[in-house]
Amino acid sequence: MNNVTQLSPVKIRSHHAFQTQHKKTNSNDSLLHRGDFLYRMGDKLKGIYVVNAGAIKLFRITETGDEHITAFLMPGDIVGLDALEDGYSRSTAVALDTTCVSLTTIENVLKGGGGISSAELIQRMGSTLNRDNDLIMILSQRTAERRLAWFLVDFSDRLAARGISPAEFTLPMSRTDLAVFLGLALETVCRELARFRESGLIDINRRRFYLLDIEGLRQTSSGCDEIAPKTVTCGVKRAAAGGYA
Amino acid sequence: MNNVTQLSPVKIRSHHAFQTQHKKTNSNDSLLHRGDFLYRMGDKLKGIYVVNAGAIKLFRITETGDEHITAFLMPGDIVGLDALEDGYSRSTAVALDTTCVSLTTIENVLKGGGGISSAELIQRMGSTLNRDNDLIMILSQRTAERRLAWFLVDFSDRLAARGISPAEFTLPMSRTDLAVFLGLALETVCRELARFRESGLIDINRRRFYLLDIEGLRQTSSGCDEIAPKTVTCGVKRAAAGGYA
DNA sequence: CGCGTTTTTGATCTAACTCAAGCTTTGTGG
DNA sequence: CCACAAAGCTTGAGTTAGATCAAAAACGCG
Repeated sequence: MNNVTQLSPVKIRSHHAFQTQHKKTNSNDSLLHRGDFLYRMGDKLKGIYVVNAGAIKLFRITETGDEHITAFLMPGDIVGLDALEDGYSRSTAVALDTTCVSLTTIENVLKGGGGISSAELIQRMGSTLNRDNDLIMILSQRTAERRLAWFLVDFSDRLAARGISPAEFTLPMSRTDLAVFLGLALETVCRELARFRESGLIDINRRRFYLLDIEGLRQTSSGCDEIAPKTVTCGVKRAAAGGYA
Repeated sequence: MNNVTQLSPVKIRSHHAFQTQHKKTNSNDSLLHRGDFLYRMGDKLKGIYVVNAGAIKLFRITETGDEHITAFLMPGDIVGLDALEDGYSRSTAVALDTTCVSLTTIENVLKGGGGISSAELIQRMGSTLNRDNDLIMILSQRTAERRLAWFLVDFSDRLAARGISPAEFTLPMSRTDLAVFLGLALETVCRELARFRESGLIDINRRRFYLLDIEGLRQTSSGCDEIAPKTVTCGVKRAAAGGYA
């Protein structure tokens, strides 16, 4: 296939024309279809985008050629934060669905009067950092069960925050995407979902999900699942800075 | 031991008085000793801090009582970003060493004239987000070898960026901290370090590290290690948004 | 209606975890 | 100053969760 160091043309679904460009509805808004790129690793971004509708997948390609997904964004989320360090994006943003985004340039943010103020951007970035830290915590303890439960609960919470039914939804991404995002094998995702279904926590039909017991999922995701914690070690384990200089 | 939901008093090393408070050298600067907290989960922060000297460990306690370290900060780094969402910190910051920090309030950031401008803060946060994404990528592929190599190379690079010898340094944190940060078992960290030493990549004496072959470590961390990639799959594996709505 | 993609399920293998024990360094008190 | 305690580090043996390999079933599309 393509070589590793190559950033650009990545094979894309046959029935969609390959395009980084996208339809402009007005100066600041863009409409993307499934598979369209909003921007790619290395692109110089014009500013930050707010997702108005649809869904965006953010990912990077590693030196070994593996894709890794860093976030799934939904309406209200901001895209393009990864370019704020130096103007050049570190990741690729692709639409998972028909998606509408609107642009605000950094100049407008700093100047004020644009769509987003400095204070607001700082707050939103703080929120993104906190979410990333949540993800880091989930990824660093390696049980598939907790990762998946966390994902479902998190997705559900985000829907709820947007006034959308949190117990019944259609995921915009494939099982493979889910696996990549959670750092699991595709098969593990399927198996674990099957187990959730067997335990009556959820019901699934392809990408349609029904969360039957959100609290149960939340318990599972926090690890305070079931009865009696396996090893009584439910206390703070270590806290101070140990060691010597 | 202590209960989970309890935020506060966590046992601390015997010979240091327990204190969240810290010596004030002037209105904006604080001096902390090893084990002192700069702030804790849930505290309302007065602003953001720049580390002038020393080292800070940032961590959270999960519902299950496990500590998880989200970052190690060194001079020049900003602490307190986790409170920018709503003013309350999501994590605990503790000094690993004698550490000096200086405070800039958010009001001063937004108003300008303080130590840090809005534009600068936004850029620094962008940089932090990118670093977090690097960590996310490392954590989601579960080989201990790569995680550890990445850590060493990253630490070395950060030292180099500060004009400090990148090939010879003393880590401020324990093996346990390293393990927690990288999502590995303590024993795995030791073993993997031993393997690095045997391969001649590094030399170690307690917390004193000598990177003998930084490029080798970088290779290991990127996974493009050794000769011929195991499965020829060095191309872009998947790229487009798959599936159906 | 057949083909390609996605999802599911099964069997085996392995990297990392857990438990366990010994060793080293640092700090404490007689 | 030396012995002892405590914390940190290292190494060994056995177990296990999840990866990998393999194949089949479900669904969508032309």
